[in-house]
Amino acid sequence: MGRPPCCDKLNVKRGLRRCGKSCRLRWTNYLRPDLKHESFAPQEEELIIRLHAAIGSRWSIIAQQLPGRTDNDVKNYWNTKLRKKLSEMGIDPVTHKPFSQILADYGNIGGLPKSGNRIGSLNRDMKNAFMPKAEQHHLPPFQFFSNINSHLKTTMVSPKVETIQDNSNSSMDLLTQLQAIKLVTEASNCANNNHDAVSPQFYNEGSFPSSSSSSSSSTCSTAGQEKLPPNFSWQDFLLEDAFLSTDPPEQEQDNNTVEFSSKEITQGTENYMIPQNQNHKEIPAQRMDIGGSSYNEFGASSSTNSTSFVEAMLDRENEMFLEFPNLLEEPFYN
DNA sequence: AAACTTGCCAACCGCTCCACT
DNA sequence: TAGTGGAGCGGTTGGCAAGTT
Repeated sequence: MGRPPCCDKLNVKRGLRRCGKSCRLRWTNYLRPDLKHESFAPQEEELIIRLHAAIGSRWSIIAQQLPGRTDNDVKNYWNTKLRKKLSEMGIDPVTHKPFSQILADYGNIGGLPKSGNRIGSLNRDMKNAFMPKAEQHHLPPFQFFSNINSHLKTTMVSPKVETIQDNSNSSMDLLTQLQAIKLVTEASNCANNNHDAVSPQFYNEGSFPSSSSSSSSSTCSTAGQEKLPPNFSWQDFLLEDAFLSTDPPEQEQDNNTVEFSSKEITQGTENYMIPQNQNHKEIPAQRMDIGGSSYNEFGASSSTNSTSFVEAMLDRENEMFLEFPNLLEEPFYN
């Protein structure tokens, strides 16, 4: 199956058509006698989800907890089954957060979006989570989008960002990972005894819906938010950097822009969205306080100085959407 | 029945790490 | 200390089979 051997021209024995690396991979991933070839058991499935939530896409580490499974097995199973499964449950498989919360965070970060990219740049999993509802297929794009925003308004939570607690958490060191594995494995054992499908505390302190039938529901975490700085919004320090500074954008990119490596996020740091700039750590607490703020149609806070600008943009956007509803089609209607 | 789509999964790619010289 | 090669890793590809139109 798969591609022809990568090295059928160089350094391969005639007839085998495999280089040493190919042979090793085939042995470790397929031929090894201790490998299981049957489908994944529910317990294995559950453990994969838990470990992925804890340490991200460290497939080799995850596979070590599953005797007879290879990292390739686990990775494939995740990509083909589990990711979709989580998406259908309204959970972002990357962050293990409810999509509603992701959208809320995204709105706060982006506040400034280009229309076509606002949702379009969200991953396809999120699209899947929203689209399966048959009735949504028949909604005009703008109405459908408005429904999402209405949903956001009703489920709006403070973005769950442990972000600025400590920059030293920017990546989990090995010890932390091992501790996470141990924790998760122990928890898995407990859960197996209880026969609970998934215990919520391992989905970012409660972000996992308690019911498997919920989709992008209002069961966003509340427990996890208790660990947050109160009423913090990404927009508060992103917008000030992005719009209030007089520095050229290039310098912003270099010095202040908060960026997140996808690798950092997936490698066990999904709970720790880390600003790269140490200076963010020094932002006074009161700057983050947006208590009592209201949210506009797109979830942007209207309590900061920068929001008038944002609102103007969003108002203009709304006009554009009404005028050119097709602008929203691409992200959701392939 | 043919064309097309989708799901599965073995295998490839490119990168990093590490032991060895 | 620098260079080299093998091992290991995560992400991605593409052939095949089954399902759908």
